[in-house]
Amino acid sequence: VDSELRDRWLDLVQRRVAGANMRSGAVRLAVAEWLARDGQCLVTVPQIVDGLRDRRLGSQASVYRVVEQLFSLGLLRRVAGGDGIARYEIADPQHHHHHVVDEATGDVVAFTDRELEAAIADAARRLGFELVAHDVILRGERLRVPAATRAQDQARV
Amino acid sequence: VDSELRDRWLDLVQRRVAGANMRSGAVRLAVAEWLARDGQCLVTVPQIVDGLRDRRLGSQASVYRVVEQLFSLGLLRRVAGGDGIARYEIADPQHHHHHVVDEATGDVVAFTDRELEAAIADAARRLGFELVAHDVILRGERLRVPAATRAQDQARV
DNA sequence: TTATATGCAAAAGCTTTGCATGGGT
DNA sequence: ACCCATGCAAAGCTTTTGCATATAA
Repeated sequence: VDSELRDRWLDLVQRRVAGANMRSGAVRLAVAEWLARDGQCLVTVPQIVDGLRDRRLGSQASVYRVVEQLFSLGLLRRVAGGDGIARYEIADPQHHHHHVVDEATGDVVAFTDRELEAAIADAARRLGFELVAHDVILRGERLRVPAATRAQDQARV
Repeated sequence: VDSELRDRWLDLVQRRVAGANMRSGAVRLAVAEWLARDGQCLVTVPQIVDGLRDRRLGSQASVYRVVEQLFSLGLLRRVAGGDGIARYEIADPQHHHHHVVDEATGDVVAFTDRELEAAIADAARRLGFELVAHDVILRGERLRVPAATRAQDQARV
């Protein structure tokens, strides 16, 4: 858990919620806190509901509503896993990251890569699009001896 | 509709199905033919079911089963649309393509880009993964005057 | 004949919605 | 007071599964 990111994101949530004439609410706060801690990479709404079950708050309906609100405010990224279930993660304005899925184990590794970002920006420019978001998912199998790892940031999730 | 791709893919389906000790079936044939024509870019299973409704064949269950079979045989790509609904398109062994979604209109444009492919291959190598698949979705808004379009292949879908 | 393919119907899981209640400002 | 936030329950939609029947080989 990246505690710096967590705190930065919670601050952002507070500011954006305040700036959208929404009132503070117990469920939204609980969902935001849970996501700041456990939603740094690809969680489903049912997982959030489970995570809040012990607190005796956060009905299914409210959690879906809160997640939709946070997404609309640009505070969450929604990346579909390919299995027909929507997955969310907190959106960090300072860092993009993408995902590589180990087909053998199902493990998800998050990574950032400057060259990939540049290639995406170039492609969008060539296509005549102003880019507002982009998702990349790689699928493969982990090699025994990785080539020299130059990706800037790499973390098992 | 790319009729060359359509025929090439239908041939491939026939060969792979034959090579997997599966028997020929009316629904699988109808689904494959529909996909070869209308599934060159991102369709959902309910759309396939609708498309076959007039033929009086292709129950929901059978279509889901056939699509899963084709996917398992590597004949379909499954790309999540971000909304929690699985989308499929025929997998062409000769060409990858990716998608850019116009956030303003919802239009999907398919494109291929050699530099992007190279950047993805590089990133996978650095991460120590042998790549078996990759999905890229860009989201943005179309500019009035596109910069010189250098993407190799570009088609509205 | 035998395993696969299909249809029907029900069930399971994710997501949304209507309505009444609770709570922030 | 007003109106947003929440819970509950029901409904909607996508997807899976059980079981009986039909069909290819």
